Amino acid sequence: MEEFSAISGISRPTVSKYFHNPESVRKSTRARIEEALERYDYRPNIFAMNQNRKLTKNVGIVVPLLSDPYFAEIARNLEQRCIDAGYRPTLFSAHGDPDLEVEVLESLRSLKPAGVLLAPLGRASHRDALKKFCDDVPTLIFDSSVDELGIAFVGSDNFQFTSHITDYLCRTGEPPCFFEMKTPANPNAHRRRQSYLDAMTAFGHEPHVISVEGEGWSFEEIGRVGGHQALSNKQFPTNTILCSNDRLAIGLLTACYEQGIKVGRTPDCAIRVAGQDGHPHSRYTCPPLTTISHDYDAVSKHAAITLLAAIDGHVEPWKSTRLEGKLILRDSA
Amino acid sequence: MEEFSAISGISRPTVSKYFHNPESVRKSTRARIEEALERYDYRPNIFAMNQNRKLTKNVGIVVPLLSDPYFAEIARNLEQRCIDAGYRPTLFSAHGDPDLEVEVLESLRSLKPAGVLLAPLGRASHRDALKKFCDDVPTLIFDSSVDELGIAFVGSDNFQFTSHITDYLCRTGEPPCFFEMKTPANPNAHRRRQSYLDAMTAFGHEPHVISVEGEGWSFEEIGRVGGHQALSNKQFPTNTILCSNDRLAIGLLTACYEQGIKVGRTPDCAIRVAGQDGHPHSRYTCPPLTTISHDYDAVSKHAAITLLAAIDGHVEPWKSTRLEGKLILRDSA
DNA sequence: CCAAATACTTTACGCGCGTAAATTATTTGT
DNA sequence: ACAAATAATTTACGCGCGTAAAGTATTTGG
Repeated sequence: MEEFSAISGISRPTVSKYFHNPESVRKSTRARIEEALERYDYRPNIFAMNQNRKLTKNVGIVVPLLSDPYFAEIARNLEQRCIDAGYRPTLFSAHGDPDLEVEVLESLRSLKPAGVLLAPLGRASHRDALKKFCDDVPTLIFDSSVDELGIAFVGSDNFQFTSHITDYLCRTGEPPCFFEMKTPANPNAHRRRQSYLDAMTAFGHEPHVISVEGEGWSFEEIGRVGGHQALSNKQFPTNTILCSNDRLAIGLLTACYEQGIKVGRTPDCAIRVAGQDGHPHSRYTCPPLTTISHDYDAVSKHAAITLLAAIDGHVEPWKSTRLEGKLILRDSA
Repeated sequence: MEEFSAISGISRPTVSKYFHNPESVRKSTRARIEEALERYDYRPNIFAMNQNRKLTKNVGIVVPLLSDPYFAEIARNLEQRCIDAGYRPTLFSAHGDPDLEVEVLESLRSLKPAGVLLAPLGRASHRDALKKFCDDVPTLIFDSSVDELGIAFVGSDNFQFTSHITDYLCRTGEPPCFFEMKTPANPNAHRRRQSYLDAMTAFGHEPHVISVEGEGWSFEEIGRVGGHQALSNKQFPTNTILCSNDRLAIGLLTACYEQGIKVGRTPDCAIRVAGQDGHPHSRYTCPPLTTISHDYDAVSKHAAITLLAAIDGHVEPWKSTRLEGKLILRDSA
């Protein structure tokens, strides 16, 4: 920057000011800097910039598992919103590992972020480490809530999700049983099970929950293997299966296919399968998956706006916002 | 660090040395530092660390599209290998946008990376910007090659991919036609088409290429829409369709389902569909997709090893390594 | 026990930039 | 044209650490 300021004929502090905000310098100097910029393509070092700044424009985005297109999609959405608001997002994934999650947060500190958008791993997260981080850095929790951490929580209304799609399934055929992982990684899963139980009771039907074994994040495989077992053992008491999430449903669809069981809502089909999440892939399963979708746009918009407002000093008491999902009617149920 | 060194009773330079490599200090001082570390959980600022270091341990990983599980998977694999080798990987995605790709590389410079693993967007990439970057930073190109940039290229042998699966399809049924995007984003697509043409000629069959319209990275949708058109217009001259990649095949499977066309290799099926890539999702389509898979492990291993060797000074002339794929036999073809 | 080797401490400077304070130059309003 | 307002410059220090050099303490080998 020293060299560049000499070349442009403008003092270094003014050049520094220019890069912070080009509008903050006189038009004539801006022109001189930009003219010099064309001859010498200089760019300030982002990390040195943030070294001694009171308020950085850095925003950290942390998701539990980037190889899940759901998180990849919502992360991309959040990134774009941050950029549009003039912030510099950096994306991190915990890769499903609680230790790595803590590690990521620690290295995030070095970035001196103005704020962080964090989707915790959930059940497996190291609570105390998360809390410590949230105490130091303005953090908005999204997707799955952990206690009342951070400045706010934004996610989907899992109770509405499950009761709504359960309602739909009951109205259009046999009441559904509920297909889930025995030890889900995500706390939302518990809400969904509870909501299923509540909804079934409210509608006057008897609930049935089929919980399958399986650890980790390979939900499709867990759904497939668990599906095979449940199908073979005739554990599904009705012809309609509501899955705790879309990835599990995708695995179950595969199991059905492999057993020659036709899935769909037409009379020639043996069972109906529905998912929950509106996973990017759910449109392309065979049959396309009926599901209840997160309002990706609304969740990420609300999350970004809330965090950026907090960064700008609009402090408000902790608040949980849960947005409704939209039923997506396709052919699987 | 100053404060912490005072607390631990060890001088700051020694503490600095400790964090660079704990083994490099005497056992007794190490013990004192680690004891102090338990009372005061201090962690050095990663970005300040790299500020004045000759050789950093940073490695940048850049992929064209993180929401594609294929790239997410290979990126995770690469990350792990870098960590295991004692490096600090940072992941970036160009989100399918050539301008963002350049932007990402620019901000990567600030990280002063020891090296970069770059999977370029391909056709759309800004060649000159990539070249400039590769001239300054040791960069290994993977997945899709752009000129002879960087220190080396590591990817899959697309010619082997397509000729191998074409061979398989010819041996087991009608010779395949080839289903692809008219203007593919990725240069590998051209190799695959050419390889298909070559292979068919070599086997004594007439090749047929069906190119569908569509821009961008929504391959499944492009495959689905293009598939519908091709099916309706009876453009598939044989009952066997080899798709240029798995995502296109997934979309085509959906189109087939929506038209009531049964896909598979049994006599009751109307057509066979095969993909290429070994996409993480290909196992769970209905029917599960026969495909030829990248050797994820071998590619990422070779890429990481080659880059890290180059970082360690093992300079070799530019070299292209293309690894063979493995045929994955499933039910779709 | 002593000399050599090794590890540590002190001191000092550098990385690439932000930023505050005091001066000086330029623009603006009238 | 002149004072007031605004913008740029100069100077200086700071961020959180790496690292080199010279000196001091500790360990090692015989």
